[in-house]
Amino acid sequence: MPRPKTHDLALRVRLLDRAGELLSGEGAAALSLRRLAADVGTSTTAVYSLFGGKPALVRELYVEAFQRLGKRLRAVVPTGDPADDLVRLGIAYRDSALADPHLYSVMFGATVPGFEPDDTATAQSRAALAPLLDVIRAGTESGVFTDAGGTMAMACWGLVHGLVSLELCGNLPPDLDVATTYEHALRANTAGWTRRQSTVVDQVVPADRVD
Amino acid sequence: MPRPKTHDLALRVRLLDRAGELLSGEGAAALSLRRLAADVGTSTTAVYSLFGGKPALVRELYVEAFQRLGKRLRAVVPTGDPADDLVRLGIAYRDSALADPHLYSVMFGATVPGFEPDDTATAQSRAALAPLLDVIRAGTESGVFTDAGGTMAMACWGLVHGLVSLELCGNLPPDLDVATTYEHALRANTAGWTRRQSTVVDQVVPADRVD
DNA sequence: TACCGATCCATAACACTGTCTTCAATCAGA
DNA sequence: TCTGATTGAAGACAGTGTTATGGATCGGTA
Repeated sequence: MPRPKTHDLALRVRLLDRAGELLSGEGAAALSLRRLAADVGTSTTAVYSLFGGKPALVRELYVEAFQRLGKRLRAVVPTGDPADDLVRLGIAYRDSALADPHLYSVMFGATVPGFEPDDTATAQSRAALAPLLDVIRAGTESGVFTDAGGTMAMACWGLVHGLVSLELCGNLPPDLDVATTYEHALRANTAGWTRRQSTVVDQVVPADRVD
Repeated sequence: MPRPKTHDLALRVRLLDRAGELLSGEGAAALSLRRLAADVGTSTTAVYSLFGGKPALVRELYVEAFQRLGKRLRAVVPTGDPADDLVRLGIAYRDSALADPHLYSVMFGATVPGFEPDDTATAQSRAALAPLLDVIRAGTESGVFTDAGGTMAMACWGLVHGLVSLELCGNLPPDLDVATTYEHALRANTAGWTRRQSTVVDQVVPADRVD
Protein backbone atom coordinates (compact mmCIF):
# COMPACT_ATOMS: atom_id res chain seq x y z
CA MET A 1 0.00 0.00 0.00
CA PRO A 2 1.34 3.39 0.96
CA ARG A 3 4.73 4.56 2.02
CA PRO A 4 5.66 3.67 5.60
CA LYS A 5 4.42 5.95 8.35
CA THR A 6 6.91 8.21 10.04
CA HIS A 7 4.33 10.33 11.90
CA ASP A 8 4.11 7.69 14.58
CA LEU A 9 4.05 7.53 18.34
CA ALA A 10 7.82 7.77 18.61
CA LEU A 11 7.82 11.03 16.69
CA ARG A 12 4.99 12.27 18.86
CA VAL A 13 7.08 11.69 21.97
CA ARG A 14 10.09 13.37 20.44
CA LEU A 15 7.99 16.40 19.51
CA LEU A 16 6.61 16.69 23.02
CA ASP A 17 10.06 16.34 24.57
CA ARG A 18 11.60 18.94 22.33
CA ALA A 19 8.63 21.29 22.82
CA GLY A 20 9.11 21.05 26.56
CA GLU A 21 12.82 21.75 26.17
CA LEU A 22 12.20 24.80 24.01
CA LEU A 23 9.61 26.13 26.41
CA SER A 24 11.77 25.57 29.47
CA GLY A 25 15.01 26.69 27.93
CA GLU A 26 14.08 29.71 25.83
CA GLY A 27 10.51 30.53 26.72
CA ALA A 28 7.23 30.60 24.87
CA ALA A 29 8.49 32.72 21.99
CA ALA A 30 10.98 30.00 21.01
CA LEU A 31 8.25 27.43 20.57
CA SER A 32 7.39 27.80 16.89
CA LEU A 33 6.22 24.90 14.78
CA ARG A 34 8.89 25.44 12.15
CA ARG A 35 11.67 25.48 14.74
CA LEU A 36 10.21 22.51 16.54
CA ALA A 37 9.82 20.48 13.37
CA ALA A 38 13.33 21.32 12.17
CA ASP A 39 14.88 20.37 15.50
CA VAL A 40 13.14 17.02 15.49
CA GLY A 41 13.84 16.43 11.81
CA THR A 42 10.36 16.50 10.40
CA SER A 43 7.93 19.04 8.95
CA THR A 44 5.24 21.16 10.56
CA THR A 45 2.67 18.78 9.10
CA ALA A 46 3.62 16.29 11.78
CA VAL A 47 2.22 18.54 14.50
CA TYR A 48 -1.09 18.69 12.68
CA SER A 49 -1.37 14.99 11.94
CA LEU A 50 -0.25 13.95 15.44
CA PHE A 51 -1.89 16.65 17.56
CA GLY A 52 -4.13 18.83 15.47
CA GLY A 53 -2.34 22.14 15.80
CA LYS A 54 -0.25 24.19 18.12
CA PRO A 55 -2.94 24.71 20.81
CA ALA A 56 -3.50 20.95 20.92
CA LEU A 57 0.23 20.37 21.36
CA VAL A 58 0.30 22.89 24.19
CA ARG A 59 -2.62 21.04 25.74
CA GLU A 60 -0.41 17.97 26.02
CA LEU A 61 2.26 20.07 27.71
CA TYR A 62 -0.44 21.38 30.04
CA VAL A 63 -1.35 17.84 31.07
CA GLU A 64 2.33 16.92 31.38
CA ALA A 65 2.97 19.92 33.62
CA PHE A 66 0.16 19.01 36.00
CA GLN A 67 1.33 15.41 36.10
CA ARG A 68 4.79 16.54 37.15
CA LEU A 69 3.22 18.75 39.81
CA GLY A 70 1.09 15.87 41.02
CA LYS A 71 4.14 13.64 41.24
CA ARG A 72 5.94 16.18 43.42
CA LEU A 73 2.94 16.60 45.69
CA ARG A 74 2.45 12.87 46.07
CA ALA A 75 6.08 12.60 47.12
CA VAL A 76 5.19 14.49 50.29
CA VAL A 77 4.37 11.70 52.70
CA PRO A 78 1.93 12.66 55.49
CA THR A 79 3.43 12.77 58.95
CA GLY A 80 0.20 12.78 60.90
CA ASP A 81 0.46 16.50 61.62
CA PRO A 82 -1.93 17.99 59.05
CA ALA A 83 -0.79 21.56 59.64
CA ASP A 84 2.81 20.66 59.01
CA ASP A 85 1.89 18.48 56.06
CA LEU A 86 0.02 21.39 54.54
CA VAL A 87 3.08 23.63 54.75
CA ARG A 88 5.29 20.96 53.27
CA LEU A 89 2.86 20.51 50.39
CA GLY A 90 3.07 24.23 49.75
CA ILE A 91 6.84 24.12 49.64
CA ALA A 92 6.74 21.17 47.25
CA TYR A 93 4.36 23.16 45.06
CA ARG A 94 6.84 26.02 44.83
CA ASP A 95 9.73 23.65 44.19
CA SER A 96 7.82 22.16 41.30
CA ALA A 97 7.12 25.58 39.79
CA LEU A 98 10.70 26.77 40.16
CA ALA A 99 12.03 23.57 38.63
CA ASP A 100 10.34 24.40 35.33
CA PRO A 101 8.99 27.95 35.28
CA HIS A 102 7.88 27.99 31.66
CA LEU A 103 6.01 24.76 32.05
CA TYR A 104 4.32 26.28 35.09
CA SER A 105 3.28 29.27 33.03
CA VAL A 106 1.53 26.91 30.62
CA MET A 107 -0.71 25.78 33.47
CA PHE A 108 -2.08 29.22 34.24
CA GLY A 109 -0.57 32.01 32.19
CA ALA A 110 -1.86 32.39 28.67
CA THR A 111 1.46 31.30 27.27
CA VAL A 112 0.01 30.43 23.92
CA PRO A 113 -2.85 32.54 22.59
CA GLY A 114 -5.82 30.45 21.63
CA PHE A 115 -5.12 27.68 24.09
CA GLU A 116 -7.93 26.92 26.52
CA PRO A 117 -7.84 23.72 28.58
CA ASP A 118 -10.83 21.55 27.86
CA ASP A 119 -12.82 19.69 30.50
CA THR A 120 -10.76 16.52 30.52
CA ALA A 121 -7.54 18.51 30.79
CA THR A 122 -9.02 20.49 33.65
CA ALA A 123 -10.04 17.27 35.37
CA GLN A 124 -6.47 15.97 35.09
CA SER A 125 -5.21 19.19 36.60
CA ARG A 126 -7.63 18.86 39.49
CA ALA A 127 -6.40 15.33 40.09
CA ALA A 128 -2.87 16.62 40.68
CA LEU A 129 -4.13 18.43 43.76
CA ALA A 130 -5.47 15.28 45.38
CA PRO A 131 -2.74 15.26 48.08
CA LEU A 132 -3.87 18.71 49.14
CA LEU A 133 -7.46 17.57 49.47
CA ASP A 134 -6.34 14.49 51.39
CA VAL A 135 -4.42 16.49 53.96
CA ILE A 136 -7.28 18.92 54.42
CA ARG A 137 -9.74 16.08 54.84
CA ALA A 138 -7.50 14.37 57.36
CA GLY A 139 -7.05 17.60 59.29
CA THR A 140 -10.74 18.37 59.26
CA GLU A 141 -11.71 14.89 60.41
CA SER A 142 -9.19 14.98 63.23
CA GLY A 143 -10.53 18.34 64.32
CA VAL A 144 -7.42 20.37 63.56
CA PHE A 145 -8.87 22.37 60.64
CA THR A 146 -12.22 24.07 60.36
CA ASP A 147 -13.01 23.79 56.68
CA ALA A 148 -16.36 24.90 55.35
CA GLY A 149 -17.21 22.91 52.27
CA GLY A 150 -14.11 22.86 50.14
CA THR A 151 -13.31 26.48 50.79
CA MET A 152 -10.02 25.72 52.44
CA ALA A 153 -8.56 23.85 49.50
CA MET A 154 -9.29 26.73 47.17
CA ALA A 155 -7.74 29.18 49.62
CA CYS A 156 -4.57 27.13 49.97
CA TRP A 157 -4.24 26.62 46.25
CA GLY A 158 -4.84 30.31 45.65
CA LEU A 159 -2.17 31.30 48.14
CA VAL A 160 0.57 29.07 46.79
CA HIS A 161 -0.30 29.81 43.20
CA GLY A 162 -0.42 33.53 43.87
CA LEU A 163 2.90 33.64 45.66
CA VAL A 164 4.63 31.50 43.07
CA SER A 165 3.09 33.57 40.33
CA LEU A 166 4.30 36.82 41.86
CA GLU A 167 7.76 35.35 42.24
CA LEU A 168 7.97 34.13 38.66
CA CYS A 169 6.66 37.44 37.30
CA GLY A 170 9.34 39.32 39.20
CA ASN A 171 6.84 41.19 41.34
CA LEU A 172 8.67 40.48 44.57
CA PRO A 173 11.52 42.64 45.86
CA PRO A 174 14.80 41.25 44.54
CA ASP A 175 16.50 41.27 47.94
CA LEU A 176 13.74 39.21 49.54
CA ASP A 177 14.45 35.81 51.07
CA VAL A 178 11.57 34.22 49.24
CA ALA A 179 11.84 30.74 50.69
CA THR A 180 11.61 31.95 54.28
CA THR A 181 8.90 34.49 53.57
CA TYR A 182 6.96 31.92 51.60
CA GLU A 183 7.02 29.47 54.46
CA HIS A 184 5.91 32.19 56.88
CA ALA A 185 2.93 32.93 54.66
CA LEU A 186 2.04 29.25 54.50
CA ARG A 187 2.15 28.89 58.27
CA ALA A 188 0.03 31.99 58.82
CA ASN A 189 -2.59 30.79 56.36
CA THR A 190 -2.60 27.37 57.96
CA ALA A 191 -3.03 28.92 61.37
CA GLY A 192 -6.04 30.82 60.07
CA TRP A 193 -7.74 27.54 59.23
CA THR A 194 -6.74 25.92 62.48
CA ARG A 195 -9.37 25.41 65.14
CA ARG A 196 -8.62 27.41 68.26
CA GLN A 197 -9.20 26.30 71.80
CA SER A 198 -12.93 26.51 72.30
CA THR A 199 -12.71 28.44 75.54
CA VAL A 200 -10.99 31.33 73.84
CA VAL A 201 -13.22 33.91 72.18
CA ASP A 202 -11.14 35.73 69.63
CA GLN A 203 -12.98 38.75 68.36
CA VAL A 204 -11.12 38.88 65.09
CA VAL A 205 -12.31 35.48 63.95
CA PRO A 206 -15.61 35.91 62.12
CA ALA A 207 -18.63 34.40 63.82
CA ASP A 208 -19.36 31.95 61.02
CA ARG A 209 -16.06 30.21 61.59
CA VAL A 210 -16.46 29.71 65.32
CA ASP A 211 -18.46 26.65 66.12
CA MET B 1 9.25 73.61 8.02
CA PRO B 2 7.67 70.18 7.74
CA ARG B 3 4.12 69.00 7.32
CA PRO B 4 1.99 69.39 10.44
CA LYS B 5 2.30 66.72 13.09
CA THR B 6 -0.57 64.32 13.52
CA HIS B 7 1.30 61.87 15.73
CA ASP B 8 0.57 64.02 18.74
CA LEU B 9 -0.64 63.56 22.27
CA ALA B 10 -4.28 63.34 21.24
CA LEU B 11 -3.52 60.44 18.92
CA ARG B 12 -1.52 58.83 21.67
CA VAL B 13 -4.52 58.92 23.96
CA ARG B 14 -6.80 57.56 21.28
CA LEU B 15 -4.39 54.69 20.62
CA LEU B 16 -4.23 53.80 24.29
CA ASP B 17 -8.01 53.95 24.64
CA ARG B 18 -8.60 51.76 21.62
CA ALA B 19 -5.87 49.33 22.68
CA GLY B 20 -7.57 48.95 26.05
CA GLU B 21 -10.91 48.38 24.34
CA LEU B 22 -9.50 45.71 22.04
CA LEU B 23 -7.80 43.96 24.93
CA SER B 24 -10.88 44.05 27.15
CA GLY B 25 -13.37 43.25 24.43
CA GLU B 26 -11.68 40.60 22.34
CA GLY B 27 -8.57 39.58 24.24
CA ALA B 28 -4.87 39.78 23.59
CA ALA B 29 -5.02 38.17 20.15
CA ALA B 30 -7.14 41.05 18.82
CA LEU B 31 -4.52 43.62 19.73
CA SER B 32 -2.47 43.86 16.54
CA LEU B 33 -0.79 47.05 15.45
CA ARG B 34 -2.41 47.02 12.02
CA ARG B 35 -5.89 46.58 13.47
CA LEU B 36 -5.23 49.19 16.12
CA ALA B 37 -3.89 51.72 13.63
CA ALA B 38 -6.76 51.14 11.21
CA ASP B 39 -9.37 51.54 13.95
CA VAL B 40 -7.88 54.82 15.06
CA GLY B 41 -7.35 56.04 11.51
CA THR B 42 -3.59 56.12 11.34
CA SER B 43 -0.72 53.83 10.40
CA THR B 44 1.36 51.43 12.44
CA THR B 45 4.16 53.96 12.34
CA ALA B 46 2.27 56.01 14.90
CA VAL B 47 2.80 53.30 17.52
CA TYR B 48 6.54 53.41 16.88
CA SER B 49 6.89 57.19 16.89
CA LEU B 50 4.64 57.64 19.95
CA PHE B 51 5.58 54.60 22.01
CA GLY B 52 8.47 52.76 20.44
CA GLY B 53 6.81 49.47 19.62
CA LYS B 54 4.16 47.09 20.79
CA PRO B 55 5.83 46.09 24.07
CA ALA B 56 6.17 49.77 24.97
CA LEU B 57 2.50 50.32 24.24
CA VAL B 58 1.60 47.39 26.44
CA ARG B 59 3.79 48.90 29.13
CA GLU B 60 1.50 51.92 29.15
CA LEU B 61 -1.50 49.64 29.53
CA TYR B 62 0.34 47.92 32.38
CA VAL B 63 0.75 51.22 34.19
CA GLU B 64 -2.84 52.16 33.43
CA ALA B 65 -4.09 48.86 34.84
CA PHE B 66 -2.23 49.31 38.10
CA GLN B 67 -3.46 52.89 38.38
CA ARG B 68 -7.05 51.68 38.08
CA LEU B 69 -6.35 49.04 40.72
CA GLY B 70 -4.80 51.64 42.99
CA LYS B 71 -7.83 53.87 42.57
CA ARG B 72 -10.15 51.05 43.63
CA LEU B 73 -8.03 50.21 46.64
CA ARG B 74 -7.80 53.83 47.75
CA ALA B 75 -11.60 54.01 47.62
CA VAL B 76 -11.71 51.61 50.55
CA VAL B 77 -11.77 53.96 53.52
CA PRO B 78 -10.32 52.50 56.74
CA THR B 79 -12.84 51.88 59.48
CA GLY B 80 -10.40 51.47 62.33
CA ASP B 81 -10.80 47.69 62.35
CA PRO B 82 -7.66 46.55 60.48
CA ALA B 83 -8.83 42.97 60.08
CA ASP B 84 -12.08 44.06 58.48
CA ASP B 85 -10.31 46.65 56.37
CA LEU B 86 -7.97 43.97 55.08
CA VAL B 87 -10.86 41.82 53.95
CA ARG B 88 -12.57 44.75 52.25
CA LEU B 89 -9.36 45.59 50.45
CA GLY B 90 -9.23 42.03 49.18
CA ILE B 91 -12.77 42.25 47.89
CA ALA B 92 -12.00 45.54 46.15
CA TYR B 93 -8.99 43.87 44.55
CA ARG B 94 -11.18 41.15 43.08
CA ASP B 95 -13.78 43.66 41.93
CA SER B 96 -11.08 45.54 40.08
CA ALA B 97 -9.84 42.40 38.34
CA LEU B 98 -13.31 41.25 37.34
CA ALA B 99 -14.16 44.70 35.98
CA ASP B 100 -11.47 44.34 33.32
CA PRO B 101 -10.09 40.82 33.15
CA HIS B 102 -7.85 41.33 30.13
CA LEU B 103 -6.31 44.41 31.62
CA TYR B 104 -5.66 42.38 34.74
CA SER B 105 -3.91 39.72 32.69
CA VAL B 106 -1.55 42.40 31.40
CA MET B 107 -0.38 43.00 34.95
CA PHE B 108 0.77 39.45 35.57
CA GLY B 109 0.11 37.07 32.73
CA ALA B 110 2.47 37.23 29.81
CA THR B 111 -0.27 38.60 27.60
CA VAL B 112 2.18 39.99 25.10
CA PRO B 113 5.36 38.03 24.45
CA GLY B 114 8.43 40.17 24.87
CA PHE B 115 6.88 42.52 27.36
CA GLU B 116 8.75 42.83 30.65
CA PRO B 117 7.87 45.66 33.04
CA ASP B 118 10.88 47.87 33.69
CA ASP B 119 11.85 49.22 37.08
CA THR B 120 9.80 52.40 36.98
CA ALA B 121 6.73 50.48 35.85
CA THR B 122 7.26 48.02 38.69
CA ALA B 123 7.58 50.90 41.11
CA GLN B 124 4.25 52.30 39.92
CA SER B 125 2.67 48.90 40.40
CA ARG B 126 4.04 48.73 43.92
CA ALA B 127 2.55 52.15 44.64
CA ALA B 128 -0.93 50.85 43.83
CA LEU B 129 -0.68 48.52 46.82
CA ALA B 130 -0.02 51.34 49.27
CA PRO B 131 -3.47 51.00 50.92
CA LEU B 132 -2.64 47.38 51.72
CA LEU B 133 0.65 48.38 53.36
CA ASP B 134 -1.13 51.14 55.28
CA VAL B 135 -3.71 48.79 56.76
CA ILE B 136 -1.08 46.25 57.71
CA ARG B 137 1.05 48.92 59.34
CA ALA B 138 -1.93 50.25 61.25
CA GLY B 139 -2.89 46.76 62.39
CA THR B 140 0.65 45.93 63.42
CA GLU B 141 1.11 49.14 65.37
CA SER B 142 -2.18 48.67 67.17
CA GLY B 143 -1.16 45.13 68.06
CA VAL B 144 -3.81 43.34 66.04
CA PHE B 145 -1.46 41.82 63.48
CA THR B 146 1.85 40.08 63.99
CA ASP B 147 3.76 40.94 60.86
CA ALA B 148 7.39 39.96 60.53
CA GLY B 149 9.18 42.38 58.24
CA GLY B 150 6.90 42.87 55.28
CA THR B 151 6.02 39.21 55.02
CA MET B 152 2.34 39.78 55.65
CA ALA B 153 1.83 42.15 52.73
CA MET B 154 3.35 39.66 50.33
CA ALA B 155 1.18 36.89 51.72
CA CYS B 156 -2.00 38.92 51.37
CA TRP B 157 -1.14 40.04 47.87
CA GLY B 158 -0.28 36.49 46.93
CA LEU B 159 -3.56 35.17 48.23
CA VAL B 160 -5.81 37.66 46.45
CA HIS B 161 -3.79 37.48 43.26
CA GLY B 162 -3.80 33.72 43.33
CA LEU B 163 -7.52 33.39 43.91
CA VAL B 164 -8.39 35.97 41.28
CA SER B 165 -5.98 34.33 38.88
CA LEU B 166 -7.53 30.90 39.41
CA GLU B 167 -10.98 32.38 38.88
CA LEU B 168 -10.05 34.16 35.66
CA CYS B 169 -8.29 31.07 34.29
CA GLY B 170 -11.40 28.99 34.90
CA ASN B 171 -9.66 26.74 37.40
CA LEU B 172 -12.45 26.96 39.96
CA PRO B 173 -15.51 24.70 39.89
CA PRO B 174 -18.23 26.36 37.82
CA ASP B 175 -20.91 25.85 40.46
CA LEU B 176 -18.87 27.54 43.16
CA ASP B 177 -20.12 30.67 44.91
CA VAL B 178 -16.84 32.45 44.39
CA ALA B 179 -17.68 35.67 46.21
CA THR B 180 -18.57 33.89 49.44
CA THR B 181 -15.71 31.43 49.23
CA TYR B 182 -13.32 34.25 48.43
CA GLU B 183 -14.35 36.20 51.50
CA HIS B 184 -14.01 33.09 53.67
CA ALA B 185 -10.45 32.65 52.44
CA LEU B 186 -9.65 36.28 53.14
CA ARG B 187 -10.97 36.04 56.70
CA ALA B 188 -9.06 32.84 57.39
CA ASN B 189 -5.82 34.32 56.13
CA THR B 190 -6.42 37.46 58.16
CA ALA B 191 -7.06 35.36 61.24
CA GLY B 192 -3.75 33.63 60.69
CA TRP B 193 -1.93 36.94 60.97
CA THR B 194 -3.95 38.05 63.97
CA ARG B 195 -2.28 38.09 67.36
CA ARG B 196 -3.85 35.58 69.71
CA GLN B 197 -4.30 36.05 73.39
CA SER B 198 -0.87 35.67 74.93
CA THR B 199 -2.00 33.18 77.56
CA VAL B 200 -3.01 30.67 74.95
CA VAL B 201 -0.35 28.39 73.57
CA ASP B 202 -1.52 27.06 70.24
CA GLN B 203 0.68 24.24 69.10
CA VAL B 204 -0.11 24.75 65.46
CA VAL B 205 1.32 28.24 65.41
CA PRO B 206 5.03 28.00 64.73
CA ALA B 207 7.25 29.13 67.55
CA ASP B 208 8.81 31.98 65.59
CA ARG B 209 5.48 33.68 65.26
CA VAL B 210 4.60 33.60 68.93
CA ASP B 211 6.22 36.43 70.77
C1' DT C 1 8.40 -8.03 -13.92
C1' DA C 2 5.80 -4.02 -14.78
C1' DC C 3 2.19 -1.48 -13.54
C1' DC C 4 -1.25 0.72 -10.75
C1' DG C 5 -3.42 3.06 -7.18
C1' DA C 6 -3.71 4.14 -2.52
C1' DT C 7 -1.44 6.44 1.06
C1' DC C 8 1.78 9.60 3.41
C1' DC C 9 4.12 13.84 4.15
C1' DA C 10 7.49 17.61 2.72
C1' DT C 11 6.97 21.59 0.10
C1' DA C 12 4.93 25.67 -0.86
C1' DA C 13 1.15 28.98 -0.66
C1' DC C 14 -1.81 31.91 2.22
C1' DA C 15 -3.01 35.29 5.47
C1' DC C 16 -1.45 37.18 9.14
C1' DT C 17 1.96 39.32 12.67
C1' DG C 18 5.71 43.06 14.50
C1' DT C 19 9.32 45.85 12.74
C1' DC C 20 12.07 48.73 9.68
C1' DT C 21 13.08 51.44 5.46
C1' DT C 22 11.74 54.20 1.76
C1' DC C 23 10.05 58.16 -0.25
C1' DA C 24 6.19 61.20 -1.65
C1' DA C 25 3.66 64.87 0.54
C1' DT C 26 3.88 69.00 3.06
C1' DC C 27 4.82 73.67 4.57
C1' DA C 28 8.09 77.60 6.71
C1' DG C 29 11.58 80.48 5.35
C1' DA C 30 14.55 82.55 1.72
C1' DT D 1 8.60 80.78 -6.39
C1' DC D 2 11.81 77.90 -5.01
C1' DT D 3 14.27 75.18 -1.55
C1' DG D 4 14.92 71.84 1.91
C1' DA D 5 13.95 69.82 6.14
C1' DT D 6 10.50 66.88 8.31
C1' DT D 7 6.63 63.95 8.71
C1' DG D 8 4.11 59.65 8.28
C1' DA D 9 1.78 56.30 5.00
C1' DA D 10 3.03 52.63 2.19
C1' DG D 11 5.71 48.83 1.28
C1' DA D 12 9.41 45.42 2.25
C1' DC D 13 11.07 41.90 5.31
C1' DA D 14 11.27 37.99 8.23
C1' DG D 15 8.67 35.55 10.96
C1' DT D 16 4.22 33.07 12.58
C1' DG D 17 0.12 29.24 12.37
C1' DT D 18 -2.49 26.89 9.10
C1' DT D 19 -3.86 24.56 4.85
C1' DA D 20 -3.75 22.77 -0.01
C1' DT D 21 -1.01 20.34 -3.29
C1' DG D 22 1.48 16.98 -5.53
C1' DG D 23 5.66 14.14 -5.66
C1' DA D 24 7.51 10.03 -3.37
C1' DT D 25 6.76 5.45 -1.87
C1' DC D 26 5.20 1.04 -1.30
C1' DG D 27 1.79 -3.47 -1.60
C1' DG D 28 -1.17 -5.85 -4.48
C1' DT D 29 -2.35 -7.11 -9.12
C1' DA D 30 -1.83 -8.24 -14.03
